[in-house]
Amino acid sequence: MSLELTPVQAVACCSPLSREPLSEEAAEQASVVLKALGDPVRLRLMSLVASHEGGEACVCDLNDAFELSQPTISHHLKVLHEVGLLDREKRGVWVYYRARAEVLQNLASLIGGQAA
Amino acid sequence: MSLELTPVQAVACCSPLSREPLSEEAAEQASVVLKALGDPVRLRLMSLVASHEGGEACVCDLNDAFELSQPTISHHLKVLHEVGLLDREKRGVWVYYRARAEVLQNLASLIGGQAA
DNA sequence: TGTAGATATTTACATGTGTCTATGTCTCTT
DNA sequence: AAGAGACATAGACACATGTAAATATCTACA
Repeated sequence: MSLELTPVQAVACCSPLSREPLSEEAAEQASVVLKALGDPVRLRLMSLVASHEGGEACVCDLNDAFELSQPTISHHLKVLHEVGLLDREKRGVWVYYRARAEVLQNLASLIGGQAA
Repeated sequence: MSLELTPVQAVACCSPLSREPLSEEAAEQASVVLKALGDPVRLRLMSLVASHEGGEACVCDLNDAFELSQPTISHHLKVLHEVGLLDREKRGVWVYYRARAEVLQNLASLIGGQAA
């Protein structure tokens, strides 16, 4: 168990962008999460999972939504998972990804929030 | 005057991520704005400008905040300007960038918003 | 046990990106 | 008009990234 903050933990730590200048460290971490969402395929994947019933979706559902190879979708899901935007759970043969709503909330607060 | 939507206009058009799947077009446009924020230097620049008094800052102030060359800062400001996150105004010898707060708000709503 | 199906990993490659140096443009001042 | 300062642009280069084909791993079931 490392003492390092994961990117998503760091996102939750700060005042909104517009309130005070982001520290170098906070910017470094938050930008990792934003970069993960800064790809059209990953943004749609995130939206597909988050808007799916129960906030989770099977990879089998996701592959069909794109005209991309299965390894490519797998790669994008891995990126979203690694920055903490998606949780991953294997159930039998299938793998389910679940959107971490609180992470999206924290990110939204960082970008547009009024509060401290 | 083109009929194409700029990225920031497109960001304001949609339900939140988690409400319904983002359309391919909406994702394409929103991801451009998110990608612009997905760099630590640009994120800090955006924060510096947005949190500066009056919501605007002179390039001369911004250059000193980084250990990067002046052209590099200029390049990042251009990226933020091109996606519509920063307005640009020349006053005499100086150039002022102004944060577009409503764009940040719309983006925050897209990511974490509860409303339609 | 062996075969089929779902997902991940590896490898490779073309393209994109962040940075710098050098140079250009514009504006004020002398 | 000529020089100086603020900012932008152009060009170059190392490195990151999105994608696909081939392959591996894991699980269920016959």
